Amino acid sequence: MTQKPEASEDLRVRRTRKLLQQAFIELTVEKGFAALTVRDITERAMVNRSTFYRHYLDKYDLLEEYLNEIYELTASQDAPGPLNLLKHIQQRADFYRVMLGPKGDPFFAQRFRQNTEKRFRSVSAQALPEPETDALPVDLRLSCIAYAGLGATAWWLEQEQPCSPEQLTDWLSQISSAIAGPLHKPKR
Amino acid sequence: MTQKPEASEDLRVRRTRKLLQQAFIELTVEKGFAALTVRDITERAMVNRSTFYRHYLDKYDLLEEYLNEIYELTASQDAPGPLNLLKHIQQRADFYRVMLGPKGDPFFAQRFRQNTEKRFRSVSAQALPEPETDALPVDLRLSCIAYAGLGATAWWLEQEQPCSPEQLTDWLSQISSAIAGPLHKPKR
Amino acid sequence: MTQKPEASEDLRVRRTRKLLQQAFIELTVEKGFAALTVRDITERAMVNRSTFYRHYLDKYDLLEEYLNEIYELTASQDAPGPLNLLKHIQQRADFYRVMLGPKGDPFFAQRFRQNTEKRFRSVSAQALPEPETDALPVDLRLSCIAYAGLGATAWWLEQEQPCSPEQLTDWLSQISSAIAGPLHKPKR
Amino acid sequence: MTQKPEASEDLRVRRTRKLLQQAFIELTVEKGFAALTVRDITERAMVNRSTFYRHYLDKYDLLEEYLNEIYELTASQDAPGPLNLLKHIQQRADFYRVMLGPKGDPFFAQRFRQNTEKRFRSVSAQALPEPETDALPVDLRLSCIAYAGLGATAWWLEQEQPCSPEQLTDWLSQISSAIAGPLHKPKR
DNA sequence: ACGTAAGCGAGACGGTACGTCGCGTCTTACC
DNA sequence: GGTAAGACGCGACGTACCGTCTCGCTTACGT
Repeated sequence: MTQKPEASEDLRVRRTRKLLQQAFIELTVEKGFAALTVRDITERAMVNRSTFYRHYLDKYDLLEEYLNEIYELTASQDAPGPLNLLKHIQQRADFYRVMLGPKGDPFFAQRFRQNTEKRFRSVSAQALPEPETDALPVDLRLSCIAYAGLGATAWWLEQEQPCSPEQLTDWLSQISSAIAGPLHKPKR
Repeated sequence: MTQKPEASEDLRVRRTRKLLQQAFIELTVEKGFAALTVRDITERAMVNRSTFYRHYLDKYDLLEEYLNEIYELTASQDAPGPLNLLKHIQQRADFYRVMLGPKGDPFFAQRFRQNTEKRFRSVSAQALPEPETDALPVDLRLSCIAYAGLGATAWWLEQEQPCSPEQLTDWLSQISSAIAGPLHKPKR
Repeated sequence: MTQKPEASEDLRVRRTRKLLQQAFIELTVEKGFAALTVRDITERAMVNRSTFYRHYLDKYDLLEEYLNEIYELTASQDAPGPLNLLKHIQQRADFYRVMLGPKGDPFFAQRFRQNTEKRFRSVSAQALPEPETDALPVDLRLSCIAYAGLGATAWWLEQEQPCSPEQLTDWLSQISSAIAGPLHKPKR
Repeated sequence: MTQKPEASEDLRVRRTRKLLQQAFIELTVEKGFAALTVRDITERAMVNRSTFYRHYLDKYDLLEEYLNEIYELTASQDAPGPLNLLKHIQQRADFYRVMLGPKGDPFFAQRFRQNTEKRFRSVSAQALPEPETDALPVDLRLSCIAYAGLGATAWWLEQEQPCSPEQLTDWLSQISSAIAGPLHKPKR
């Protein structure tokens, strides 16, 4: 974003930013991120359009800020692997459903994929076998694991969270292991 | 698209549509689908802008037509599962790399996911075990398989196709089996 | 017009031109000349648009042809002064009302003025006094007479012809005489 | 116009509107109102095209504003009858010459006629005789007077104002009287 | 009467102007 | 200093007409 929302700021500033962010989230859920305009956001937030630009470069900048807040919330925790992520997604399910769907944004999707991959990579790294010549490439496995995680998340979102995050985390770890595991070994 | 390009049409029409489609593909690769404008396309194609609108509603309509052509080419073949798809992607690697990346389009990505899912579903359906009570839901497995396929494809595209489509298909079938397979059983 | 409709032409040609002219007149009355488009005319005439251009340069050309036909009808007669003109206008009152009104055309109005002036000039020329130094300029009187004729015609058209052409001609000659007459003389 | 240019507005607004109006007048004189495009006007005024639409609906709206300004200037004065109007026209002779000519606009001509008629009606109303049965209808006389006034103005404009407005006003009043006067009486 | 050249329908195409929308920058005045 | 209000330049959008053109079909005309 244009300027870090350093600790304690002017009260009006905090109020404005909050109004904008709320409007942004609401509207993203309602009509999709792609179709959003800055005017939409400011009208909903009852803030002048030029004020928006004093705080953000554009709607992507606002999204960025939101993601950073999310990141700080989820990163600084203890639970292992994707559990925190899932818990967080559970709360903002509507938002994620839209952002990852056809009315969302490819930048966001990309970023979310990378984020997912990072989390899964740390989890499954130790489980991966030493690279063998004729076996599946490690990178391929990792990519598949990360995307399988995405797939599970997508399924979870579409079904309106049919199970607890813990349950899904467990299932996911099984799937990860299956992919990372001793594939191709049996052939020996 | 606005009108089906029924069989053999006016020669000029075929020429115009082809020029537009080529320009569209080139420019998508060069600067991304999201940043494309109709004017960009028509200038590259050396076609008047108003002529564009005589054939397509907008750039999405043009994309749609392209996808339909692709679909017809890949659907009517014999090879099983995703092999045809991979072969096809191999030829348009640049295009897919962009469209599925951050400069692509979420609608396209969605559609591609669904297409992928359909192909994998048919392949792995028979491999799926009967639904057990405490095992992973079938839909979850399917979603993971489809996304793992996507992940493999993404890896393949990013690495600039480090292996043959046949090789990747083989690896993918292994991964599919691993996900579809008797997970949770070992716990017994 | 593009080509003189020389005497006897191809039957199809005559038919097409007639259809176009009729449609043109109807539509001019209905929605005004200014708002007319070539497409309007050809659709009403049930003639292909490109056929229009085979016969006329544009809608002005079509108008031109119509005026020429009118001219030939009214010019080659015996009655003196503006009587013939008024009789003719009486028949096409709707058309003239529109063409001379706010939805008409300034070119047409100009032409009509000149035509009117020519007719009145011949009538009142002999009645004009010899140019005196301090009297009204002859040209001024003529212009006023011509425009007064226009005004009478406009009044006639607006009121939906409240009197016979002959009656109006008589009144007009009185007015012409009054303007042309011995103005300023009384001062002597 | 879209919005009244209430009293004192934003300086930039006044500047923009003025530039547009000047460009409009210049170009109208140069190439005629009919052939004017919005782009012509904005390029001459060195103003962005979309800014034009922020102030006016179209070129007719701009014309309207100009006419209103003119009206306010000429209406609120003391001199009797058409003298003010003639004085005003004298200053914008080029503009009026074009607007009333073949490259002008029929709406404008209509409006100008009505305006002229209004002014002459007030002047000559008292001079008109009581309506007699067989005499010229009052409305006809009025229309002729108004148009004669137009004719005089046209003559004045075409000749590049060969006399003073006062002189023309005098002549016009003579003509008006002649038309309004005791016509038809002599026949008795 | 009949073959043929024309008139014609259909519609693609390049052009130009339109009026609208969203963006990001800016200035001014208020509080 | 933050904000409201809103003018402005910029540039893409999709639409509407224009006038030109090519391509076959059909139809009235000339021999």
